[in-house]
Amino acid sequence: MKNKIKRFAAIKEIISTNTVSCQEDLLQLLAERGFQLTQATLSRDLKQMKVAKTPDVSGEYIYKLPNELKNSEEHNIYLASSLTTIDFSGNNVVLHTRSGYASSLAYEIDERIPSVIIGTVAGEDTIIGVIKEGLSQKEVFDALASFIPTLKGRQ
Amino acid sequence: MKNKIKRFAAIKEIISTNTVSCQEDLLQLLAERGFQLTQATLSRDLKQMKVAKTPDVSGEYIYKLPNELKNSEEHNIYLASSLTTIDFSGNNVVLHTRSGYASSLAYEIDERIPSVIIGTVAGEDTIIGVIKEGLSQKEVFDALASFIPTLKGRQ
DNA sequence: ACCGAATGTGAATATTAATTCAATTTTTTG
DNA sequence: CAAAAAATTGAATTAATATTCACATTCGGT
Repeated sequence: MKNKIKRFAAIKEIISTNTVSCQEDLLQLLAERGFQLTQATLSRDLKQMKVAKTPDVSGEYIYKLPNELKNSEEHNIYLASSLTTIDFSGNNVVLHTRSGYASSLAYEIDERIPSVIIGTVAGEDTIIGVIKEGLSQKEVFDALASFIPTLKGRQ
Repeated sequence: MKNKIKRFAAIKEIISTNTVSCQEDLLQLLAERGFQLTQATLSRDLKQMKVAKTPDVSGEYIYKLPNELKNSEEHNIYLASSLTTIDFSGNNVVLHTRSGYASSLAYEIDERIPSVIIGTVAGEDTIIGVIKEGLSQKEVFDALASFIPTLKGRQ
């Protein structure tokens, strides 16, 4: 459903920019943005999105996005410009970047989608990534595309 | 109290090696190891330790340690051997390492204690870290010592 | 367009987790 | 060492969150 997608985006936006400590509060913030749903649905949404409830530095509980959903525009632009090719072979993915950019892109991959690509090694302009057992190449591609805009639509 | 310290260690050990999905289960595992406590106390322990409850890849809920409490023996040995000096100045900490090791140690610091050292820059053998406002040098030292064995006892 | 399967949802409920309150122990300080 | 302050804890409670069940909607494949 279309609404669910938008709602996920809204949840992501809200908890990455606000301090939310319980689902009731989040429900309220969603309502302000025009999303009407119950706590039951929200609980399910958060589970699907793998949002964690964690004690904060401040001592209170807050909801946190998993690394895979974290995002930052500037970074995306940077990453987008550094990637040149992507290929799959068996449970490996091979990425090529502009010279010198491999390790920083590898770093981002390690940070963002550790449950999809379980490890990487980076040279100067090449990254070899090992794909988690059982995942399809498409799933990996999509996970990468989630934070590398130039990949969107491609493949 | 002595028991609490040991209990924290036990909790850390249990949830880093087991899949625990609720406090009752964890209580049970603690009981097996000789720790007798109630759910109320456990809830407080987890809050203090900043243990997050997060949806797992598998779809179930699991408790996860914050990065600052994660650990790995091999890594520790590696880190221990790479660090040579540590000094403080105002809200900065300066670490020296064997040549070439600065960025990997800086990476670990960024990963493990982001709420203590809010940022680092690393050269070839030097790391400059910026300490979070309000923290004492001792607190920072202890946070570093928590994953760099050679620091334990020192200072 | 129709059917069956899969997905999405709310109301109610069950489960899980956090906190209050009171009592106790430990630590600090004069 | 005594008194005060701080920390620790359990029982009971409240609060928060997950799930069950029933129904509705959407999707995929004829």
